[in-house]
Amino acid sequence: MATIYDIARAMGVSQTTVANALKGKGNLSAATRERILQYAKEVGYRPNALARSLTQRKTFTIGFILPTIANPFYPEIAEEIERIAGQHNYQVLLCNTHCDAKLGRLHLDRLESRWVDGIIVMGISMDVADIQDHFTQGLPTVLCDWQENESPQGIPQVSIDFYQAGALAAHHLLALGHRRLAIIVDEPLQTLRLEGFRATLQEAGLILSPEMIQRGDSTLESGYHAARRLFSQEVHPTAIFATNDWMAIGAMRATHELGLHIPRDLSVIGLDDIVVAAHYQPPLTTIAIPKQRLARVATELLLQQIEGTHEAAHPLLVPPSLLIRQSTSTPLHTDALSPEL
Amino acid sequence: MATIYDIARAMGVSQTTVANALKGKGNLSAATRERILQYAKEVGYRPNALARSLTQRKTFTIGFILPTIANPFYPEIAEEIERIAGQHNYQVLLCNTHCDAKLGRLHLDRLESRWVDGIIVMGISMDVADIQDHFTQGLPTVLCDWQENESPQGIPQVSIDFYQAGALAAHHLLALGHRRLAIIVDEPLQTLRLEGFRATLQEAGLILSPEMIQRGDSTLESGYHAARRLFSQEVHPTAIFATNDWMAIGAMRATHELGLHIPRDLSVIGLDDIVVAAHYQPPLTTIAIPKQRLARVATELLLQQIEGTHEAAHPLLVPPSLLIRQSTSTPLHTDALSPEL
DNA sequence: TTGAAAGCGCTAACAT
DNA sequence: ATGTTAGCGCTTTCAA
Repeated sequence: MATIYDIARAMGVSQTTVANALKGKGNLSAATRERILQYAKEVGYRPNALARSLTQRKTFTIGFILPTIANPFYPEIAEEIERIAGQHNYQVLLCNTHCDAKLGRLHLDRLESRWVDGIIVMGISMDVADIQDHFTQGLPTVLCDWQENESPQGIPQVSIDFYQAGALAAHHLLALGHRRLAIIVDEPLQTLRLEGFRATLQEAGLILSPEMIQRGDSTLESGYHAARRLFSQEVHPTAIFATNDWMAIGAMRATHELGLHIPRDLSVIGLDDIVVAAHYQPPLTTIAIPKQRLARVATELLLQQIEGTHEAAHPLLVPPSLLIRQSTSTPLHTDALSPEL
Repeated sequence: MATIYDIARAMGVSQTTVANALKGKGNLSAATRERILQYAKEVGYRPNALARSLTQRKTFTIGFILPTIANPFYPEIAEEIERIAGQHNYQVLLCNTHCDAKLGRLHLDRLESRWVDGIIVMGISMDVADIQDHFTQGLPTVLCDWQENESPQGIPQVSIDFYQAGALAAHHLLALGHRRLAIIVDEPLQTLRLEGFRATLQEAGLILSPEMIQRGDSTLESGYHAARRLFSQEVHPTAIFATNDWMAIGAMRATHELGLHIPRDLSVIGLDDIVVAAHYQPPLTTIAIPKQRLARVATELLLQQIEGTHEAAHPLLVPPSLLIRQSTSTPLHTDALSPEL
């Protein structure tokens, strides 16, 4: 692989001249510039990013730390981060921590050793204290979709507005005419969704009674069982908000098994908009998380930090949006009692 | 950030001594070693990977080039590649080409500039000629899951044995007692799957007649329409092999709409084992692609090349496996005519 | 308009 | 057991 020095020697000029010719700067005759450029192309000269980084103290690399890319929530985000970074000539190192603090530290160490220009940390993929350490020592950092109720001071951050997500779900169901609403929620991780939902009902004069709140653990199965519990009670809901799509699908399955029809007998709304949601029967109405948007904001925030054009650091919130499909509709008998099982 | 030189000066010794102390090699008194290690820890010394790479001509970085990580086929693979690479102290640069040859070239250029130790290229994410160029000039390369019928000479390669996948599907359905089999296939991309299927039927004395072969384009919708076409004919199949899960799900949907029950009236088998497959109703029997395995073999093959312990280069094939769920069973009336619609 | 020289942080061959 | 030196490929003063 030819170096600047090689070219200089072959052309009988100095390194400086070659460097200037290559980057189109500096003062030199058009003739020598042409000659050099020509030769450089011939030998397939390719600048050495390592050497450049060493002097420039800049690598055009960012680290993307996340629990695991195998979790379907992340790939779209990863794609968008890589895309935007690429537009600015940055490349992205993929770091799965599997939520192991030690592995997280190892990755962070490696990234520091490589002089990455910054990092984006998603989910609760690693120990905040470690991130804090590095951030304090000057590593540009963005926390993305960090744990709902935990917000480390000082580190720029962008998340989904989950409170509004809950509110949107409630608004949609209320607008359809539902009055007996239930929620399946993964507490205490997803409290904000519950709060947004509850508050919106309250504004409409409705109380979310404790038996209408069922816990799940974000899995399909937990949604299934939560729905069965709801239907085993005296009073049945006419609509269920599951705080993620997997649980919503589980709830739909339970509903089918009981011989009820969705959305005629029960409306179900989820949250996330995973791929399956659109292809399930019936296609699931859901509160969609704008993953691309989240990724874009996070990446831009990081690049701003890196390039020093960073402004305010108060946590940014990206709004979710309602995606109406076919699992919700007006209730059949708004005031009727629950159908017998 | 402290450097070796800084430490040497502070300790009143030479760089060499510090370097030796840090890497636990060379001859030096236990005393000075301790002293140096102690101090290094105090100031939080972290070796500079760039400088090291520059002298060693080794970056412990590999590039992972793929169409897009947003395609659900890749995340699990990416995770496994990163995991194995990590075990060997390598990090992974994520490069989505979106199947744009120009973008692919740009990525490859950047990777070369960074002196990555090698690359893994998946799918048909970029122009083979470009890969060939770099490979020929010494860049360790592995082609993974490359186009079925295209096999660039010389470049180490690992793929799925799709012929066997088709054979497995046929074996399973034959073993259940099916005799009227149909296939929905994305031709000519997936010819191997068709061939494996057809050949196995032939061994059993069955001919796959042209009307039992329906084209799809890998989407759910195309599977749906292909199934409708099959059912609009005189003779109905008792089992369908769709060469990917999305088409299988589309076929199942069409079957439901016609009032037929799966697997009682029709068996359906897919290929891939995407996440949805397990959660559909009924859970889809499928030929599972061992993504982890594929990723592991590819990564190990690359590391062997990099470390020079590379052996034979004939294309490796990873065998798929049959995953029996609930969309296949013995046919109701093996010899009966098709049920009326 | 062009060149010489120092330095980024590290490794390694060769002294002492 | 420790030190000197040169060099990886590039950028960046400062001179000519």
